[in-house]
This record gives sequence, C-alpha cells and structure tokens, in this order.
Amino acid sequence: MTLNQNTFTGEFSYSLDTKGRVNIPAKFRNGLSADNEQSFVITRGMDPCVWVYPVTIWQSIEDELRRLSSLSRINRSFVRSTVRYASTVQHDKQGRIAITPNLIEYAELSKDALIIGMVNKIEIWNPTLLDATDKASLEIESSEFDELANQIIL
Amino acid sequence: MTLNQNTFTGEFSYSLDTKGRVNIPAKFRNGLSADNEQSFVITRGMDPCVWVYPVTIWQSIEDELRRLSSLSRINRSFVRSTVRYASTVQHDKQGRIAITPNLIEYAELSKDALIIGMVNKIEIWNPTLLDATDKASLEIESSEFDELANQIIL
DNA sequence: ATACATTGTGGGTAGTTGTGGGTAATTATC
DNA sequence: GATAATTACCCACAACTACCCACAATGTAT
Repeated sequence: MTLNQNTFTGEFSYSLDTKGRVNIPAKFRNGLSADNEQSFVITRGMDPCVWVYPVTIWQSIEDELRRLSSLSRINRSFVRSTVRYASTVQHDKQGRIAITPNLIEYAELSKDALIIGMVNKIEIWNPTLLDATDKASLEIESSEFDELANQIIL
Repeated sequence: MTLNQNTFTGEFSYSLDTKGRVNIPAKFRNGLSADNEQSFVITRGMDPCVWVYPVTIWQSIEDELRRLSSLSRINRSFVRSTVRYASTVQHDKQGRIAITPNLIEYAELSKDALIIGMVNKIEIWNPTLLDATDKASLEIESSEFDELANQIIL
C-alpha cells in the first residue's frame, strides 16, 4: 500500500514484554516511508502517554529547534524539555521497539499497551489512564471543541 | 544507522569518576561524524552546566563569532564567557572525556552527572541544579513556552 | 478444508557499553 | 636535575542491549 505514507489511524491492544518492548502494528510499519529506515522517535506526550514519530517527521521538529538561538533562556529550556526525553529507536525483525524505562515510568505502562494512530504520530497508552484522561477532558473542553469545529471540517 | 549525524537527543544518568571523567553515551559517540576525530569542545554553558560540542560544529560557531566581532556588548560578554573556557578533548577507548576542574567547579558537578542531548550540542548537569533551573523557568516563562510549542510541535 | 504466509509474543546468546582501577608517560615544581 | 603531580593509555568485569531463533495464533489463498 503506498496510499498516504506516514499516516496512522486505528487502535490496537498489544502488550509490553518483560524487556520493555512493544510491537508496532504491522499496518503502521507498512505505512512507514522507506527513508525512515524502520526507525521512530519516541518521547513524552503532552498527555501521560508515549508519542511515537516517524524519524523523518521528527526531523522537521529538530530542524526548527536548531534554529532557536541558545542566547535566549526560554529557547534553551524549551529545547531541553522537548528533546530531553526523545530517543531514536529502530524496530527489530519482529517489528518491536524498546521503550526506555524513563518513558515507561512516565506513561505508567505495564503489561497492557493501547496503541493509537494519531494521523502523523502514534500514541502508546496505559488503557486505564486513557479512560481517565478521556473522561476528564470531555467534561472540561466541550466549548473548545466547538471552537475547533470552525477550523476543521470533519 | 547514518541518519542525522551530529544530532543529539535523550537523557542519560552517568557518573563522574574520581579522575573527573564522564562517559559520552554510546548513542552520541556513534552519531559523531568522522571528521570530528572523536573529539569535542567543552566549555561553560549559559546555564550552570557544561556544554559539549562536536569540534566541527564548534568551528562554525567560532566563525560566526569572528564575524560578529565586538560590536555589541552582549556579543562581547558571550564571547568572553563562552570561548574563554573552551578546550578540545578527545574521548578515550572507553568513550570517556575528562572534564577540566574549572568546568567541574562551574557546573558544581560531583558523582552524578545528567547528560542531555540538545540537538546540536550536549549538556552535562548536576541533577539537583537542573531541577532547580527547570522549576524557575517554568514559573516565569510558561506563556512564552506555550507559544513556542504551538509553532514547533506537531 | 487444507496449506501457507504473516503477525504477535517469549526467550537465549553474543557483543557492546559503563565503570573502576593500574601503569607508564608527560608535565610541573622545587 | 630529581621528585611529585598530573595526564594519557590500557586492561578487566558486570550489566545491559541488540540480534537471533522459536512458536502459537491469526489471516489468506488455493
């Protein structure tokens, strides 16, 4: 399939093994463009989950960060907080990537991992945490959803 | 993997030994382009930490500094504080570099060293100092932070 | 329905990496 | 010029990681 590379949709229940590895769904792997060399960048999400970017997408973020001068304190701490938890990982022959202990702790991952396609990136969740986050945000932000509706037509 | 040379991301907890040496994470060493000849330039960071540049990157910074000359006061003080303490170091067979006593004192380094990839350079921190710095900047600059995030993060 | 390929999961092994310390060479001090 | 201090280079080892193989479950084709 060559339609829409580096685009991810759908939800998958996979498991994190004792070595901290999770499988990337075959659908997602096959959707990866060749120039990614089977690699992703994993980092902290804004929510308590792991964000997984194709490297080529992440590089565009890096390029912008590179342009921020370190003379400014805000820039320094912004670059630091963005890049600090990011690492490049290549999936093995079985299609798995290793999640760093740091990120496992942050996203509170244990055996069950919920993998969600988020268009240009992938999220890995502890199912319990996702439920809680969903409920909370639905209550609070319905008015902001309305605002977004004006910008994006579904 | 040859993707993106001289680019550093991620966080590592290493230790400074009794001889003042720290390991450069294997990931960072492997990402160094060959023309660096396993060497870095270490100097004072603008925050209380040690900055570590690949020599080739440092050279381009020096070139820029030369061009800026001494027109503005900020440049003069930047040049003075940054260049003054810079020295070139080559890592040994085990991948360690020796930090000069001067820089160890400046960054208040002792046993624990936190090594952070900052895209085009590496920072070495005393973990306690980093925590403090983080907290301070988060309080003061959170709005400007959000602004940057909106521009850069996908 | 059966054979075959693909996918998700578990685990073993060899090589790499981080860390400590020892010895020789170099530099500094008197 | 002799001695002390520092630095560069080497070896050793434990812990970890990358890589490989195996197998069961699922999906696909004939």
